[in-house]
Amino acid sequence: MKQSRALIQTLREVPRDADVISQQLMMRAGMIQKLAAGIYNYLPLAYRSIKKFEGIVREELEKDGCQELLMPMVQPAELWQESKRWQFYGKELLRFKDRKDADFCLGPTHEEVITDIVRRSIKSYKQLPINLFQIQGKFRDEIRPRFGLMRGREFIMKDGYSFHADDACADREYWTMFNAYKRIFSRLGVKFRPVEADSGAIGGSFTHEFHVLAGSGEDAILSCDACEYTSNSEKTEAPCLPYPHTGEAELPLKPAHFATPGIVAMEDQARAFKDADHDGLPLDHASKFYLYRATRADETTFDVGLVLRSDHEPNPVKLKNLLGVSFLDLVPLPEAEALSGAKSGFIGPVELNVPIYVDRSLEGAFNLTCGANKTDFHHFGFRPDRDLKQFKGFHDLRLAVEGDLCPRCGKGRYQAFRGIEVGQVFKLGTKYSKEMACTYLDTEGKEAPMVMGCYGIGITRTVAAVIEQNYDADGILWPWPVAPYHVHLLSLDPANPEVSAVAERLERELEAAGIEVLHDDREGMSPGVKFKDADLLGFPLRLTVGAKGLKDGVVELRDRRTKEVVKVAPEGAKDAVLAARERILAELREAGGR
RNA sequence: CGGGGCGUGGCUCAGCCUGGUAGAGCGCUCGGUUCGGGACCGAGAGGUCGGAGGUUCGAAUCCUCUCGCCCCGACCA
Repeated sequence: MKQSRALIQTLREVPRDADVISQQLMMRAGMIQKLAAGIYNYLPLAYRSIKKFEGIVREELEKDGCQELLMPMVQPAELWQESKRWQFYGKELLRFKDRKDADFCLGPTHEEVITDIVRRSIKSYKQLPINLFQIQGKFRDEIRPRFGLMRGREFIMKDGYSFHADDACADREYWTMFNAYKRIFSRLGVKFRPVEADSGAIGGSFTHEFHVLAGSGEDAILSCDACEYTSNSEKTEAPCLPYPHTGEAELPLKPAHFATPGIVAMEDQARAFKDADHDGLPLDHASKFYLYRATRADETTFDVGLVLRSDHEPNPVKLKNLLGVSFLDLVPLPEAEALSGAKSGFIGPVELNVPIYVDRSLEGAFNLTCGANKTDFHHFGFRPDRDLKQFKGFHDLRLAVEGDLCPRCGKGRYQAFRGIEVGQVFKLGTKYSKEMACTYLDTEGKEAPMVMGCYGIGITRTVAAVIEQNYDADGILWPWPVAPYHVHLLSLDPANPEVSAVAERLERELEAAGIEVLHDDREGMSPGVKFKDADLLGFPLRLTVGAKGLKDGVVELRDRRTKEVVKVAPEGAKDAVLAARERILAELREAGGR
């Protein structure tokens, strides 16, 4: 491809509203343009990478017998009403009416449509299992689209769905897909981790997320340094260690024992308690208390309390799952203060008549402090399982952090990573098949709902994530398998007949050898501009043809990532490129994704 | 949703406070000199200053409304 004919408009400056590195580089490299908030044009260069990644996804899924189809982006409301998601899927579902005033939506996902397809086509256990997928545009009207392609409103996604006669079969398919995903991301050439994740409100089944590791990732991942346990910090099990009492005697509750005027922050509390008439109360004798409002599926609400060690952070996702509710939010401060009768900072669990859950790291703890529900006072001698009106037990309710002892193996410690969620495998169970009567006849002629799984990969997000993980000060560092082109061939002076003749010949030779070449044949451009553009676009190899080199009988092959340069005779350039490709791909296989 | 910020040639921005009829750099076009890390000289094209209304002799600038875009959002129960 001649660059003089290509739609590649590079920008020297960073566009004003690009805030993450992948978005900045993709916009500067002329790969994407923003059309509206969270909506982008994928220009030829970006689309080449997208198609390459789609190709990898297709190949690997087809190896496991998945079949590709394509469902409409516009979906009728009836299906969504049937699954009840018309009411429960929030404003992210973009709804609209057609000319006949019938309700439709833009598909943010396709469970309803695929279930409808399968229930109309499949009647017998003999036709199961089946695994169908599509690669398609999705629309989710995000509250706040951001980070370029990472959280857009319109994006390309691979979504796959499997249907099974029984649980065991669905479980096998889950692990088949799990392994397919590992192959896919390994081939992509990025560092990634499959992590255990929270399954959310969709159902009690299990799920893994696939994360591309990148410092800019939105998700915190904790991984044990001794065993395989890796999980999203939303769900990571926190270790339960004995409470660090040092042989002190257990006291009865001493209400409003400490006068703590104006002291709210935990650090200040510790200091205040220490200065009070008590010898050296450690910080972790302080407890903290959170008041949450839980919303059930039927939209009724109730309040619950959570008690934690002062140096721990709450994990609302764990509490939400324990309660089995749809939403969990903090009670607005004015309401919490009204309920307590004390100002923020002095609200405590003891007097409140709401169900109170206590983090298990406080099991066996006593002589704690807590807010007295009386402004400027704290209780002392608090013991959760003794002093609460509605004690609901000790549970794992805190956020695990880096350095925590791994509860799975008891040996390793958690290491923290940032990750970008690019894929998820999910065992759905029978939620949709039951709601939508997607049933089959089993071997005994009895009707039963199919067991389902669903498997997604954010195609466009993955391409952005690749860049988040692979760039330097000068531009992108494309992994070979998804680079828009493999070789950037630079004619430093195409007006020079010798230079252009050699460059033209190399372009043809390389393309004939299956190498994808972008030939910068633009005239009147100084070499500096071409080098800068090549670095920015970041194809794995750069092949420079200039009058100066030709005088010495050489062209120059440079590895974008290592910056290593080899000079070869023009006749040897093709073989040098092929050798470099082998080396790069071998390194990729060795890295194996981890 | 709440809070904050920004909309001025294709891109990045200045001008706005203190109204006087729009600028710079990059990019683009033409001519010339250059030609191994974003070259130089000269000549050009290109903007009803997001939109509507108002104040004024006069509005990019002041006021009101509106649309769009960007950022932040509960160490406290």
